[in-house]
Amino acid sequence: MLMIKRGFEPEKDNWSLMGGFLKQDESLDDAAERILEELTGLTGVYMEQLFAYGDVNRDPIARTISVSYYALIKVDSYNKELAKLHGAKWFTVTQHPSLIFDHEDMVEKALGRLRRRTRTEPIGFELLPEKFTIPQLRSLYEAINQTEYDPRNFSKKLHSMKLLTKLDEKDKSTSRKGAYLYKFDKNRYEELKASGFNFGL
Amino acid sequence: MLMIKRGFEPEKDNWSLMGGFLKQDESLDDAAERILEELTGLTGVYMEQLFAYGDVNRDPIARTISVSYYALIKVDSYNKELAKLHGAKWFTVTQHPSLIFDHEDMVEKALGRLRRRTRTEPIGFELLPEKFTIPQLRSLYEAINQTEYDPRNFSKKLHSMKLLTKLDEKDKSTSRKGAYLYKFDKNRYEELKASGFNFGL
DNA sequence: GCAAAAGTGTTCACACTACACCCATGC
DNA sequence: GCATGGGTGTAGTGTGAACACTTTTGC
Repeated sequence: MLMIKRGFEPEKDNWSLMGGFLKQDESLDDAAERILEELTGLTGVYMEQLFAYGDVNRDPIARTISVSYYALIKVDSYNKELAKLHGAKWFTVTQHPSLIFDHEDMVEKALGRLRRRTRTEPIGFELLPEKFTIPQLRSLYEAINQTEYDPRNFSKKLHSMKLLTKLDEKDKSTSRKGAYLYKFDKNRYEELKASGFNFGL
Repeated sequence: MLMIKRGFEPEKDNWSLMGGFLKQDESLDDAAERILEELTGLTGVYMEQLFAYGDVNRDPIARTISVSYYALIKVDSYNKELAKLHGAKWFTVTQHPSLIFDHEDMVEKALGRLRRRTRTEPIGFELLPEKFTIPQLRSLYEAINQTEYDPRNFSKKLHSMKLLTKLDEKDKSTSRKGAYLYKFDKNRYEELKASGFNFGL
């Protein structure tokens, strides 16, 4: 997860999720996209509204309603200069500094939503580069769901969906043998979705 | 679903979901409960936040952010006087007049959420009286999920969960033979939930 | 006695789980 | 040649789906 050191009071210099204020002429979705772009330079990434927070005293200075969103970002494809400028830093979900206000709850909700989503939609692919290996995909799902998958069962199920196109390339960065690279077959996915389909890994 | 005839412009006299304005000193949850009580007299019912709507022109008169909630109400246990006073009326989900603004989308989201919830939590019981029969429960789930369940499989699964307490009473209002009444065993449910449990019907 | 809904058991297919060995390669 | 991670098949088990007949009782 990408977090920032808050630049103003209250809670200045403590860790926080990235956020900003809604403008008069923009929708909630637009605001979320704008704020993500300002901090990471990214556009067009997977993003979803989570929950509206409205407790009266959640911000000690002013009455504030926050609408939380979560986005899925490929770790290596954001603008590091922008992130540095805002004091942003990556942490693992299992080990991160404590967060201000109710942001901890936002993280909980985001994780829960992400886990449920991965059971019905193949959004895991949003977090991987265009070409990826099966072991990469597997360890991503293991991180999301904090569990381990049997390599044989995992690839069996994956192949039975026929959602991946095998390439003639190998990724040799993690083993001597090398693992085949695959691409996500978007057309095939649209077909399957249209005919009512469940993506459970 | 319970809908009201809107009493003010814009869209005066058209059908709408019930709504109201957030006060300075109340949380979103508090506001939702207050508004439900004002219109139906009900308190302490199952209620859940759904989604925040923030498109710039969704209300043609003023910039408005709406946070939608859905509640589960036992059809026969609300205050009919209050409802009448506000011009409220019940409709079935499959046949209702068209709704103002983005309220149609709110209904879609509520239905989707309700369907997903019934797979992991026994919230269907929130919609039934304290004592109910298996056929009643079954037809409720058939209405929620717009499908039909095999009576044998349905009650088999239900009994295997051991969440219901069979009473020595019968409900004879729908058949000559009469159907046994059951109660939901809340203690048993808490036990099961604590030990990680999935309620799929 | 008949109509109408309630109640109940068995079989089959498929999906999920568990599990162990060979392969390719760089060093 | 050996260490390291990648890749694959099978057998057993449990869960979900399909399916038909008997029971009760008010009229």
